[in-house]
Amino acid sequence: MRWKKISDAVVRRLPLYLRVLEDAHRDGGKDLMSSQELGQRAGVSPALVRKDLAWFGEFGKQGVGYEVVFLKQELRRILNLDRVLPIAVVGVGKLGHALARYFQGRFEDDPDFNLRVAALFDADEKKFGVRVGELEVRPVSELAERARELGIKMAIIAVPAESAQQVADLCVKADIRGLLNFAPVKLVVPEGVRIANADVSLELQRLAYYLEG
Amino acid sequence: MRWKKISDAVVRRLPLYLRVLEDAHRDGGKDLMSSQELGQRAGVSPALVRKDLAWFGEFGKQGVGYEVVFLKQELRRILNLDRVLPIAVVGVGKLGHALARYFQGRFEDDPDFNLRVAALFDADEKKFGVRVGELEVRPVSELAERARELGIKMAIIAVPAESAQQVADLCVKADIRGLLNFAPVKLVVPEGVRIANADVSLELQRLAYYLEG
DNA sequence: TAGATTGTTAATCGATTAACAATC
DNA sequence: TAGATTGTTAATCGATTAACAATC
Repeated sequence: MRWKKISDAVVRRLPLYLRVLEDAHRDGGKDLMSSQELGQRAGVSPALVRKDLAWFGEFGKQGVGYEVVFLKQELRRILNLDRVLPIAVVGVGKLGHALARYFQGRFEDDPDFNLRVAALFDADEKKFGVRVGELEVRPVSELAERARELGIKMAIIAVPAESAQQVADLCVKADIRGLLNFAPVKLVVPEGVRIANADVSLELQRLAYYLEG
Repeated sequence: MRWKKISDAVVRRLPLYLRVLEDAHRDGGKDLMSSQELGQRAGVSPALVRKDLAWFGEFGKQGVGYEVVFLKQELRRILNLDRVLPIAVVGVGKLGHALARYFQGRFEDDPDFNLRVAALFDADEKKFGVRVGELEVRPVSELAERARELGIKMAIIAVPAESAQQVADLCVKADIRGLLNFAPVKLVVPEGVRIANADVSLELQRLAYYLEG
């Protein structure tokens, strides 16, 4: 499925579709959904929904639409979310702590939510051993070892700007393949490692543009 | 300047350029920067840097480049960041708390950083009066009144998914024009109100696609 | 002046939309 | 069967890149 290069524009809409289907499933009722409705709820045109899905297979039935449960499972499979995905949080300050707790809560609400914070790391020894739910903060020096043990392939970087690149380097060494970066810096990583930036200041600064006044 | 519709693709690069210039200025040395270097540091092609900036005026000198301090000020002006921009945080759970503290710290580090968290709101009366730095959590029912008093035009929504739309509606009533939404829901707002989504789960789910394994 | 780099136009590339035959 | 909606191709739209004259 992955031999043909699928554009990132497409990939970033898949989780959106997945959420719509999950919501529809949870709220019960609908077994079927048309590209029309799926698009409406995801904020995307029906044609684009069909085109996006068609990259991965033929999931619909003409004249009928898409089976909610089936398409949901397919999307989970495509997104590698059909099994538990352990994640590391590096940097357990206020933000890292909040994120760890958020995902713990999210899992309690919905056991099918397969993103799981599985390890916490910090550089500050005063934090070592601090508990967040079931987890204990470990020294960041143990990252590679523990990531290997736990099969961790993604990490959330919630450290200060000054140490973010260092942490990214450690993650790369630990064979982590996806980084969600909250620090306000452009990380440099080798090919094959994906970065998503969650830079709150940048987003607010962008919004500020539209205030005009 | 704003009569010609400038694409969002352009606008979201401006804060990136601004950051590069601020970093360069802080680290001293360079008074001038070429589109080449600016692009390099921002992760954008030099041609695109020039084209983006050209939408707003002629800021460079042929054969020389852009004056760092001058372009920085111009970008701040364009982004409405040349004056303090008060922001509300709605929902002071772990995440809201962390974000409020983050921006307080950011301001202490750099007094020129003009995004300022100026008010905190929550629906839970157990939180009323709780202090975060200089600020006290207020009932969300006071949002409109206080937003008006303080001139707040942007808000960070850090409430549970179930109440996010309600909060967004309140913000709209309070004449807030920009929303940074951390809740995993698609908010519906009238024309003229901008939304930026900071949906951590969605970003991680997108990253998961690239794990292939 | 000679060299460098901007601002801008034309060319290219990629993503979205429109349209419709296939078919459930 | 008739009506509806998919999967897919062609048309459109928009964003990025290439190229270069203008000029510091």
